[in-house]
Amino acid sequence: MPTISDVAARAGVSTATVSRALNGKPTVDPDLVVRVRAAASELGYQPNGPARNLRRQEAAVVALIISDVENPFFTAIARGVEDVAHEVGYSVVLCNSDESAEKENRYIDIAIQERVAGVILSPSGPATSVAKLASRGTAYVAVDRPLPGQDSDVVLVDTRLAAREATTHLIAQGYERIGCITGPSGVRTADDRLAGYRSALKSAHHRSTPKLVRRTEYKAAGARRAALDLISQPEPPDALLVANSAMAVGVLQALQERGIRPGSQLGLVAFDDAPWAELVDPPLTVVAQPAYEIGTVAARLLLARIADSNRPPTATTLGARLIKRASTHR
Amino acid sequence: MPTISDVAARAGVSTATVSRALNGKPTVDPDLVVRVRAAASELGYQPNGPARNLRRQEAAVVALIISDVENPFFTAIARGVEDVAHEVGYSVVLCNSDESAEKENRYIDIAIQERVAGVILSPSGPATSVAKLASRGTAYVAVDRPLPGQDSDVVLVDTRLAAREATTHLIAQGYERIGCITGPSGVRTADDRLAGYRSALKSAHHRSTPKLVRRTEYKAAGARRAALDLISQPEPPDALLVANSAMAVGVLQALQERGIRPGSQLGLVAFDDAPWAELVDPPLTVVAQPAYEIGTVAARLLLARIADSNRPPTATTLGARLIKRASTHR
DNA sequence: GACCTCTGGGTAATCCATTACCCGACCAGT
DNA sequence: ACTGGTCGGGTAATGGATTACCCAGAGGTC
Repeated sequence: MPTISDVAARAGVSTATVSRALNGKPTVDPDLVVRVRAAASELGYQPNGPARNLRRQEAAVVALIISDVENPFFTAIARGVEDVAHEVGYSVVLCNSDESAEKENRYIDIAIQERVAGVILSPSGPATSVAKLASRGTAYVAVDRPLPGQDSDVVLVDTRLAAREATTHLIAQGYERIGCITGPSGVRTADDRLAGYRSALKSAHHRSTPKLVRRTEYKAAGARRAALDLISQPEPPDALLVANSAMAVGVLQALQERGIRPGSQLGLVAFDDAPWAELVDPPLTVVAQPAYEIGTVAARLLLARIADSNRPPTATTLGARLIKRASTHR
Repeated sequence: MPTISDVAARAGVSTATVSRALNGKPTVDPDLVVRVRAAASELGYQPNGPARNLRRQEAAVVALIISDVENPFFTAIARGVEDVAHEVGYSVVLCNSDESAEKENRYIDIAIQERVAGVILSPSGPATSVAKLASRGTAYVAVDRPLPGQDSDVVLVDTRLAAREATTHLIAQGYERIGCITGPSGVRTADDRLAGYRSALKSAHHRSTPKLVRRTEYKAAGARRAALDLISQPEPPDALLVANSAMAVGVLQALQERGIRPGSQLGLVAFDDAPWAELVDPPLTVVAQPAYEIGTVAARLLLARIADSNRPPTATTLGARLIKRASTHR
């Protein structure tokens, strides 16, 4: 593997000049730049990243730690982050924490060890070790969920309001026993969606009962069990608010098993406008979150923080949009 | 940020001993190991990754370059790779090449620069620059698609056979004008699926006509246009083989727009058993590829090659499974 | 007691790109 | 001709962990 010295020798200059030429420093004679470029490409020279990062004390890489690679909401965020980061020459590495605090911590440690320029993460829960990032001065931005007790840059969706609207829509459609399947307690989006749901019920003078609420992991299997459980009750719900699209899959499975048709028999709204949402029968009413935009905004915040670590923290809250389809039509 | 020297000073030993102790080398007095560990954790010491990688000439990281993060097929592969890699202490970074040869090359360059231990990739096309990996001696494994002209480790699915079976199934169900929407020419899976489709038609003495075949990007939008185009013809197809799940979304959209019901009016088989496939109406017949297993096998091959670069290359071909549902029922 | 072996652990070289610092050459001004 | 300034480019220090090499001291043998 050729090194900078090999290039220097071949071009008949010093290693310093090679470095300056290849990094586009203005103090190099254009003729030399040409010679250096030629030598580098003849040798197939690729700078040694670790050496460069060691010296620079930072890698032009941002780590994106998301809690579920299989969730289209998070992959859309990833796209947003990538598009912005690439524009300014940063690379993005994706890490999948799988909703596990342990994996998340592991990836945070790796990010610190590799001295990445910054981290964007969707914190899996309160046990997160982002404090390490803060104490080491690594720039970071939280997305989707705020960091408990941390005053950091964060990009959120007003998911409480969105849940309220979705629930109000169900009420307006004439549903009366509206249930909710949300994520684990302590996960902010899960708590907020539940709060929005309750607040809508209250405003409409519907009674809200724990019998119609279930909490489970943000995954299909748990939601399926929760849905089966809810609809097997003596007084089952006649509508459901479901907190993400993976869960919606589980709920739809459960309804299919029981032969319940969404819409007429059971109103259904889910968070996240997955590509398949309008293909199911009947098409699914959803709360579309601006995932791509979350990614772009988070990336820009991160870049700003990398550039100036003393900026005051910014919290950005984006709105979600209720897309009414037939699954909430009686 | 504390360095190894700080830890050494605090523990009252040399940096060499700290390094040996923290890396579990057996030649260190257990008492010292304890002291070093204590000092390290008191200081919150995290080894400097670039320095370590520079010295070791390799990072304990494998890069996984996939062509579409939003495709569940690839994210399932990612899970397989991660699970195996983590077991042996490697980290996985995911890179999204977005079916673009340019992005793929960019990520390959980054992988080389960062001196990752190995690369697993689904090559976007013939223009790939994996040759660079080979010439630098970086271990790599191709998944899903072979590398043209490269005799490398590769994990494939017998997708041609699978396409043949799927098409034969359509014929057996009594469909007569069977069409195919596949990926771009030159992408091996796209070509193979088309070949399998043609071979099934031939064996059944069905005529195969280019009028019933469309090629487009492996994405929903292109497939939607292709489907609209096909069904607008004077003699439209009465069944379709669709080459991946993103495309299936596009095709289903097109059918919905035209009010065509899959199954009775138009038989439909798609590659990839997406989580929503049985939720659409009617449930979608699919070719389920063993994506997770592709990931685990590829990771194991990669680890074996990292350990021994002279191993003869292995090609593993896994089978796919046709899951018959109502979308192929007349 | 002299000599050898073995073991744990220290010293310093090493990995490679970047960059602070310095120097020579050339030009302009007087 | 001499001074001062500018510009281009070279020399060598630097970043931090790993590890080759070496040495001190303990334990063993005759």
